[in-house]
Amino acid sequence: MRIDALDAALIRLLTDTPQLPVLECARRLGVARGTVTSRLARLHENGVIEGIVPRIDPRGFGYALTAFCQVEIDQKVGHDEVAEALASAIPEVVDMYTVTGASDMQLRLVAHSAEQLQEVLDRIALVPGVARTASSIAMRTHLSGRMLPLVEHAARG
Amino acid sequence: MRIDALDAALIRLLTDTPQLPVLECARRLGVARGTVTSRLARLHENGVIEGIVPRIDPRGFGYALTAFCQVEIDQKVGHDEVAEALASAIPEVVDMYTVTGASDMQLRLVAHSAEQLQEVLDRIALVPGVARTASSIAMRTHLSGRMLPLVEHAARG
DNA sequence: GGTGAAAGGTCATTAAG
DNA sequence: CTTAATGACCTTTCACC
Repeated sequence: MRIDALDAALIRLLTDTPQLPVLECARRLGVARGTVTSRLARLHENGVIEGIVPRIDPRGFGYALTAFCQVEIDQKVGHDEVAEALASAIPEVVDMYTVTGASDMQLRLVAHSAEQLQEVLDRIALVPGVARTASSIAMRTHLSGRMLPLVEHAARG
Repeated sequence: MRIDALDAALIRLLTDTPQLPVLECARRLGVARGTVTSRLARLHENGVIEGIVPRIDPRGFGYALTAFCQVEIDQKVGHDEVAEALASAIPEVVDMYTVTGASDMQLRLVAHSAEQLQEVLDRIALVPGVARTASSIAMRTHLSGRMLPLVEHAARG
């Protein structure tokens, strides 16, 4: 769908001020309540807003470390099969993609510490179909799921 | 902070049924309303729940492609400087980490198409301090920001 | 438990494409 | 003429004290 400046402003407002009442959104944006309601409905219908969900920070309960892991898959095993096995066996996997290039899958992991990360990587290596892994540790998180500039860029373009 | 089964159940409930009223949460969990309120306050204070925010899906407004980009930085330029420049110049960058290993930074990008991705990569290459990039395209997204199994694992362990 | 407030629904009117 | 926004009504429901 096409997005305009009002949609972008609404998304920014709800991102900056979570759970802001619809009525208050309408006041701050200088539009009627029904407008905000219908815009939100449209954004939901078109899948722009997947849902209003609690944003969980794993650091809040001890998972201070983020790491990336490139996985090579045994060619004889299906990707989906391995993906399914990894997803169910390793709760520390928060992102998982099948990618082009040297490796077959790209994971993002969290762990308590470097030592516990090693233990997680060991568990990954044991999953049937996983041939090889290469990993790197995130020293610093500059951006994580930053969407607002993109939304505003799309609203302009 | 330490998380128990009730916290995990509450987070799962709010994830499955966003914006569920506190009273209804209490009823479904079989606890008093005050318990839910205080648990939520604790989870917020300790940064476990950053906020109840709209989850934006860039595919909803035309960004169908996800890609990863490993960036090598010119050693003479500071990481933070390059990070700042990338963040402000390229709205298509949704994640950005400084990482250990062969490359210096790990990005996640979105784009409309393969051709537009190339254009984004060109813009990244032009950012001062960026020495080299290597990229791969996500063929499939298996998991994206999956937190619940981790929360429940933390509640048990 | 009571109260103030907001959500959600509907509708007629108005504006703009 | 069609789509969208507006402001006003209403009732139910929740959050807070």
